[in-house]
Amino acid sequence: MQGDFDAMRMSHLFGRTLREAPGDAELPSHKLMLRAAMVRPLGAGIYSLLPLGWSVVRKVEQIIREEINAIGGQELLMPVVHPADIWKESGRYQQVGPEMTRFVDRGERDMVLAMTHEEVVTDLARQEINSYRQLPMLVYHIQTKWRDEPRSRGGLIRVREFTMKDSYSLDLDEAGLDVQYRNHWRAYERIFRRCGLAFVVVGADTGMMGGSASHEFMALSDYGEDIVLICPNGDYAANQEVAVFQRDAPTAEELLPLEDVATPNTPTIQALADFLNVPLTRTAKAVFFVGDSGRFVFAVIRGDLDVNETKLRKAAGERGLTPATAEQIQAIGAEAGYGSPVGVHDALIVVDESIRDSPNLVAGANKPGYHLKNVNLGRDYQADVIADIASVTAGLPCAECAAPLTAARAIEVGNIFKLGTRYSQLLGATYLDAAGESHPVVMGSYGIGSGRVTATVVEQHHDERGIAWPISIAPYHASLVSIYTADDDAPAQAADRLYSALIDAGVETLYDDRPERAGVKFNDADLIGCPIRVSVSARTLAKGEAEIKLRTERESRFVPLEDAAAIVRDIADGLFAPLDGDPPAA
RNA sequence: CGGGGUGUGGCGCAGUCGGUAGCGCGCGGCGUUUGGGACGCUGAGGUCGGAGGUUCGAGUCCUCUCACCCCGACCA
Repeated sequence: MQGDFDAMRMSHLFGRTLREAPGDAELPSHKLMLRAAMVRPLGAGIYSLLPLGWSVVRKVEQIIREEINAIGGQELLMPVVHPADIWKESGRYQQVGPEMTRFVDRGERDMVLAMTHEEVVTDLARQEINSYRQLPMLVYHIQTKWRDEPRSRGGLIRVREFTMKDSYSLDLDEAGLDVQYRNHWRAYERIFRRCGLAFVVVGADTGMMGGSASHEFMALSDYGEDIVLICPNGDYAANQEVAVFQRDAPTAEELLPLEDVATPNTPTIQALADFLNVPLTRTAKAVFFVGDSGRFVFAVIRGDLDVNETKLRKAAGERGLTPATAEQIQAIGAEAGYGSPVGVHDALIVVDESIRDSPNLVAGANKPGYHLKNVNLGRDYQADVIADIASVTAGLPCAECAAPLTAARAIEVGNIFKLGTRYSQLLGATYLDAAGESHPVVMGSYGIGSGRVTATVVEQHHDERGIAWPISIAPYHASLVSIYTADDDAPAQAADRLYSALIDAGVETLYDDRPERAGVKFNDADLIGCPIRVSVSARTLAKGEAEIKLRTERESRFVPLEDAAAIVRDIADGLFAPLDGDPPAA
């Protein structure tokens, strides 16, 4: 059985548990997986999976496989090293920044390390798909990706080399894509439920992938990098990057004449409101950026709201935004702290909807210590773009039901994208319809990071003693602990027999047969986190018993030694039952 | 890329005013122990991240550099 994932003697296990976590680990999942001998770092954001960790990840991947197969997915495997040509064809070779690693091979050909596989799957599609008769199709693989993140952080949650299940749907039309999109949505819900993850599904930004729709599967966690806004009535959930809220009704008011007002020492909107004793909603805030194109982007929003850079970037048509410097601000005729769009030049004026609907606001006068009263869009300045550029925060009203939204940190464990025809058009992946006309294949792409799922499960399932795996992805169903001394190895022999019985009963068992003291073995069992612990000692043996304890429970029970394997099997089955992927009963 | 921090034995750390490197855990041997990380004796293990410099002498001071961590920017 040595080397088998179904059973393992700890005396032979590669990897040692650590009493203390390395000092540079911060997240619970990172510390615990290091201490439990599941992962080891090789470099920043680069990890080896040790046998215990690999066992878990394999189970996560197997669950993914089963559920994607169940919606018609066909597994294949695409390369990690790509010729740059296909990335040039899609345009991403130019678009994507240094997070994509580029190199040249010995023949001086441009190559890249795969960040994702849209280009390759589209290349395959243009070779293999010719006719409408061949569609729809769904292919996927579980493959290494490399993304040279400017900063890998959060231990195992955000790494540079990682493994992802990515599937790609190929359809005749949008209707077909809708079907595959919904299929993935359901499959993902089943996958994460089977892994024991608590999650929410939110609307998301389409980012560098392009495409028309995207949802993210977010596992709630204090260590999440994303913020999700959730309606308490379940009417709405979205990533903060794209979240919207119910806007106030437009204010109907006579336009008053523009008026200069001295407002010394009011560089912040709050100071201004306090000084003039007006609510924040009657002020206009100016935020200054310079786009990647070099254009000055002048954002205007009502004083009670904040600018969402993701939305602003899209509204301005810029790939990136950098906060403007004081010199750049003065160059367009504005003044930091006292800025308004009135009278500025050489800037793209992007105005939030809140401004359009709010007359007679207080705004900067573009000179230090002065503001303007009764500033009005259209009369006093023109907007180049009017858009929703507001950042949604907790407490703002739900767009659907007006209930105050709540905000929570979350880890993105999966996402689904409607790509449409962006890649198929650029790479020429087309099919002929029944009338003999050519159309681009309509595509979707769907990702799950298996390692990130694993670490996220640890974030949600641990205590001060260690990990408490859901049985569906635990490295082993049971830890068998023998407690014996050199003088009396009868418990060890009994445990040996129980080990065999457990294996025969189909219980995946991690057998701690080491000649360690009870405390060491119990602590390691708690740390590694198999859901069931079975102990055999002189004490239990005297009564012909074994002790059974669940990782998540405090009390243990004693059962006849000869029945122990069957009982553990039953307990294991019982632990699997709620992890069957179906929605919990209401 | 900006800001901050840390690099000393496998892990966690100490090292004062510059004076020839130490503690705990872990590891090997022997003995005593044996149900929640035992105890005694003994032993192995470190060019103090790297390079240069100052100095009679550098873990310690200076310069450069590398790695890693945190915050931000960035990011399917």
